[in-house]
Amino acid sequence: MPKEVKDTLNLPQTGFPMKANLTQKEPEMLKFWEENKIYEKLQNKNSGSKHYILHDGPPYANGHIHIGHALNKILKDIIVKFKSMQGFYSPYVPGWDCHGLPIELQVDKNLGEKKDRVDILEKRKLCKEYAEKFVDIQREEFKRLGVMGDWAEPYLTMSYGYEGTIVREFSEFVKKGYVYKGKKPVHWCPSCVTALAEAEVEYADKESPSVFVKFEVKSEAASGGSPRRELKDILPEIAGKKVFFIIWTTTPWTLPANLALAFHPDFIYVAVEHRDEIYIVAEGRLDALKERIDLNGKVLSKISGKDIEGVNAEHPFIQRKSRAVLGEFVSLEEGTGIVHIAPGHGEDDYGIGLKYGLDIYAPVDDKGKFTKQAGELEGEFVFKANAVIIETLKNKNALIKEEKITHSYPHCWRCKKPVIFRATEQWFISVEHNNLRGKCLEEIDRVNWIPTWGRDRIYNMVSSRPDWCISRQRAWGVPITLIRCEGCGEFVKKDSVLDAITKHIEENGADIWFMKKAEDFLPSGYKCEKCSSASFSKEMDILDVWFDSGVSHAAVMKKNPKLSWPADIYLEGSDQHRGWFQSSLLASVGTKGTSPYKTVLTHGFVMDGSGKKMSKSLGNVVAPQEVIKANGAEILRLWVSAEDYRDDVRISKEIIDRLTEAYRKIRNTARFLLGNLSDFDGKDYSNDLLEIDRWAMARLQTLTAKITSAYERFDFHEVYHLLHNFCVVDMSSFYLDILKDRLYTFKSDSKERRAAQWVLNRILLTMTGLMAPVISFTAEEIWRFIAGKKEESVFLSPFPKADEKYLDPALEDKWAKLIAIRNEINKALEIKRQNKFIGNSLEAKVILYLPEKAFNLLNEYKEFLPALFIVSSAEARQAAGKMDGVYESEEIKGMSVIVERASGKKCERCWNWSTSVGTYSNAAELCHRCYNVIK
RNA sequence: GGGCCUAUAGCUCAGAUGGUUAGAGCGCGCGCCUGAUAAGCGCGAGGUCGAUGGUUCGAUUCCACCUAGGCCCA
Repeated sequence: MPKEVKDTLNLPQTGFPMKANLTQKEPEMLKFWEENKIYEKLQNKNSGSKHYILHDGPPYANGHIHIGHALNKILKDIIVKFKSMQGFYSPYVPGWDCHGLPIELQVDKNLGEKKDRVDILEKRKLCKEYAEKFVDIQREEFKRLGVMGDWAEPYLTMSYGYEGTIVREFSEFVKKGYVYKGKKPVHWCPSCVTALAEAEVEYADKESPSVFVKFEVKSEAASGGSPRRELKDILPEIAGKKVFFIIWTTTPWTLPANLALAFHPDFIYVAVEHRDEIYIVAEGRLDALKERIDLNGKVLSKISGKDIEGVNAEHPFIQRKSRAVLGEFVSLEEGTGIVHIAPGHGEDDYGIGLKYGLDIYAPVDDKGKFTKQAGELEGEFVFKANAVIIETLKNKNALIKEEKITHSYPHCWRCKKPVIFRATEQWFISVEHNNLRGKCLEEIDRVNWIPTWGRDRIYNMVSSRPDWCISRQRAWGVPITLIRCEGCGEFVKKDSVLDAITKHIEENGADIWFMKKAEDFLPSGYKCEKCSSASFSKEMDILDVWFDSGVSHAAVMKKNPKLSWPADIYLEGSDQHRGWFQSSLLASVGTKGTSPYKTVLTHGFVMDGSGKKMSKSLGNVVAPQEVIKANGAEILRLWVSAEDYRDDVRISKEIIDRLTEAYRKIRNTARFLLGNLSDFDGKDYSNDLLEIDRWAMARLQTLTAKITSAYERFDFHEVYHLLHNFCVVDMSSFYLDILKDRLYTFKSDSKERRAAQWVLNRILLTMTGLMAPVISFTAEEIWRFIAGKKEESVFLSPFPKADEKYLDPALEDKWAKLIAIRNEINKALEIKRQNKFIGNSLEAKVILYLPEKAFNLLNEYKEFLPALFIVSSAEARQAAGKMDGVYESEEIKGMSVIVERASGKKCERCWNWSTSVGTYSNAAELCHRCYNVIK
């Protein structure tokens, strides 16, 4: 008999599997989206609507994607899907950054010894193939994450059209007068033989010599020079003695290029006796130097830094004067408070060189060897020359102390070798010309920065950044398409010539620059307008890749007819405040006057479980491919939404395990809903709702409103928490648990059961839509099981809207009180359960003693109380003073609970205990209620 | 060294214009159920709110400094 009784119940039925099996299912879902062109249909559907353009920052086409790429692309995908479901026209055109040193070096590595013999066009071809290979690899990896977009038509910075735009934008800068060629010390890698962008330099510890060097202060009269400032005039105490300025440096090899000594204008300098000589150092360094260089002599006199300006010293081993100059950058952190200045070998040095009109002197060639100008040192590699120079200093009695020091020093990002600062001929975009810097700063204040501190970060950077060095002495990139007159050295900057070159590149790609002669880019018979020479040469430097990606706003947003300008949002890691956000801003403001983006959202970096950065050496790297293999891309997507990306985010096995649990809960909640809707007829039962059903509907609307707002604020971790809490708290442990009795035991087509199903259906549809931007695979999988849905994909359905008809804060408040009472009953029941007095709560009958307010509230629900508390019988009474042996609530003052065994017998069908069980001769095991259902 | 940022239970996150025992979910522990079952339900234990000073009647919340961590720069 029991079996037959069970057959009369309406138990959940669904083919929707409990086990997600994501690793296997996800590829099937991807195939479904691709074959059925869901992304394309979504675009068509929204084609007439308001645009919401997220412009993709191009990842570098080298290597497999790492976890940071996954974070970035999934965040973008969540936004694009949310906006699209909301009805915005929001196409996503992904792109790749294809030119640049890393690829070229990889190709060089593959070429081995042949690298220097191979033709530039051949090398460029190999670079192109290399980039194409990784574009394909990364494209598949990005698609595997469930990211929707124009994957068939991405933008590549190496496509002809894009290269053409780079040249056109560069020409714009030339025409507007921003571009100049100058000598300037730049980071230079002697090993890679190239200038490096700031972004291409890494800091690492290096051991360097640390030397204190004497520069003798000599009287000018002896050399017969013009009347100059004489130290002995200022400091009469030192007359007749040998006086030295003392400097400290960790780069002795820059001493041959020394042209000056810098003093801080506000520091006090002291003349100290040292044996029979006098040393001059900053007063603030005296204590440290006493120990360091044994400077213990008597302080003879003091002088302000600004009074030393103009005094000349003698270079320790070259026949040359070294001038005393002033610099605010001089610090008392280390050294002597006097800084050796080589304008060709340092940034501050360069600045001061310009100010004092010093030569930007750098007698070092592109391989890091001294040139003829350096005399005896010619041919010596700079770092090796350190030893030679130290020896020379010793011989000249100019060396005070020599030590080794390990300090943070710039290294080449590719070859990892130490780099040098070296003045070279480079191309620059001036940030002062046309007030570019000022305009950028103004634009920064018009942009919405998320988080808000992004504004301060980029503002400070732009405020202090130097001119943009845009040239590179390399092969794999877009050439600086300028033509130089061999006669006078002037560059041809005529608009018509620049435009013709742009056209050439647009049609044939940048390779054409390397195939043809300079004259081929000029009108036939062209002669230099200045000197009438007919002999020309091409500039052979290429452009910084940051210029490539910086003009994506023009190459993609302006040119792709699907897109529009400016972008609504740029979204990248916070390192891009210096990188792409800045190069894009400069590139756009320089030529168009305004920012290319309205909003810039940044995320942090992915750290390991303890917040440390990932590195191969630490062995704490988490690869997205492995998470996908073990848990599925869906878990990665859930992870992205669960973490607060404003700060750095963490990933670890525990985090993934927790999320997998959370995922199961969400999935099972959906499964339960589906199971109980298998026989739903789809009709409207909204007029038959019980109050608890209206409560559930109210909660659902609140959830919808909160989640929508969270998406709009880009607070995706709130989406995750809200959704999960709704499943756990409101649904699983409360509403659905209570509903089981109605769903299972009531007549299948009863109004009460249908009303519940109607609500469940609404919950399922809404939840599925709400989760879709984040857990897309699962949302789509659920969607397939939903009966009577209209759209073939959840992404073609509109994003859920809160139905105001069901919003009911008063009802929610009222039920919050009921739930609080229910929680107290659970505590009382638990005590009895632990005592083995009851097992299942249906074995219990509860009698509640309540304070007046609570009593009045419960009195409204007399008939519903057993269902609400999931007990067989419940009765509320007015509190009647203190009683012994009953549960007294701590949370609700004056509430106590008596738990008794339910009277009667257990109904074999609904499991409730009732005195009516056994009263039916033809169905002795049933209660009154069940008897009436199945009679 | 400079700019910007972060630090609340094992994990992911809330929170307070400064004011009673700092919240949620997960995990964990102990049970119940076996009609969501590689599920479901209940109860419970976990936090000197990174450290130290200061302002205040009162600070985890404001300020300073420090420590740890991150991005960018030198």
